[in-house]
Amino acid sequence: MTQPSTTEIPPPEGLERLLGSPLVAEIEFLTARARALGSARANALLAPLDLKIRSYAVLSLACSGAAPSQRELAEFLLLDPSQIVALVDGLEQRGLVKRETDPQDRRSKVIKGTAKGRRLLAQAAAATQQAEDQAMGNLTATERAQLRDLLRRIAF
Amino acid sequence: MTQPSTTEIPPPEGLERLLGSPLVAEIEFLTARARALGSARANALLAPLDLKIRSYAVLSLACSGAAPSQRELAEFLLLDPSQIVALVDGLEQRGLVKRETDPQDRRSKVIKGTAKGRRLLAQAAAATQQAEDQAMGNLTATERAQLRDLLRRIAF
DNA sequence: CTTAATAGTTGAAGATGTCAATAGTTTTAT
DNA sequence: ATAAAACTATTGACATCTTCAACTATTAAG
Repeated sequence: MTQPSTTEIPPPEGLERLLGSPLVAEIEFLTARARALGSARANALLAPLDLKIRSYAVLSLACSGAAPSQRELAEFLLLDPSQIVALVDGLEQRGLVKRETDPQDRRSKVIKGTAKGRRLLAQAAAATQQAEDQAMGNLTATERAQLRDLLRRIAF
Repeated sequence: MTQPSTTEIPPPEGLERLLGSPLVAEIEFLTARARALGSARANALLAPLDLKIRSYAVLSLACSGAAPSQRELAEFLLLDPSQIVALVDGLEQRGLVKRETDPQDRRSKVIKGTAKGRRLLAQAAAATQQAEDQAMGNLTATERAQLRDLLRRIAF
């Protein structure tokens, strides 16, 4: 019982043979695998709150005080505007966020978290924090900071 | 013309407001965004060769000399076995890989790259290398190595 | 030798991704 | 001022990806 392992993801056993493949040296492959593992974990931990990483991301940005428009959410999350519609619809129906037409530009709608949304976000953030701890369990604090910085520089 | 930018992905402008959000500090979000940008770039560069990152990964492992079975490919690439079937079907029909029933265990089929497959892989690897250079353009050689190592440690 | 487990395959159902078209609004050009 | 062009959110269609439950052939366990 070395790991609490709320979410079980089988580590590759007997695949050491493949670890030497040139593919494993490619950033593209490594980010894809890290993301697959990470999102599976995070989704599992968010499931009890009826959230997925997507809806969590929207909720988080909505509650951040930045008051993003849907267009901005789409650009920032690299999603199609139509997907943002669906995500905001879901959150709004649950009373977690609200749409406000921007008085400056009545075409765009600004998304803001409600009090209920902020309460749920607090729990959700704890869940993703836990997922992150699981993911980076092998890394020291400085290594985590390094990884964060390097990722930030290739993610924007 | 600071970037050749074969693939155009709009950088977030005017979204500095969102960069301060707590979400941006989360590894989960950063890997998701890095992976979205990276796979879009890689897919665009692989498109002329009629490959996607998925089929490229299978081709690469098939040509690596490791002679993986389909089950091993599924586990290593974190894909459902049925998806491996489809991927190998596509590559096999193009004469890029072949299935060989393992004499040790006639249930499992070992995937090996053909000469034609290895030729295409050479071009494909150049393409993903180019994608990687685009992705990590801002990083020094040591930073790239650091990122690779850190990713490897959270990706397995 | 019977039973249970495994590898590959097929097909279905749901989720995601991509794209075109539309209505309402703002910006630009005339 | 008016007309044309551009932009935001929305809807709906369609392809792709994901997930899962069967099924066959083969191997392993009891």
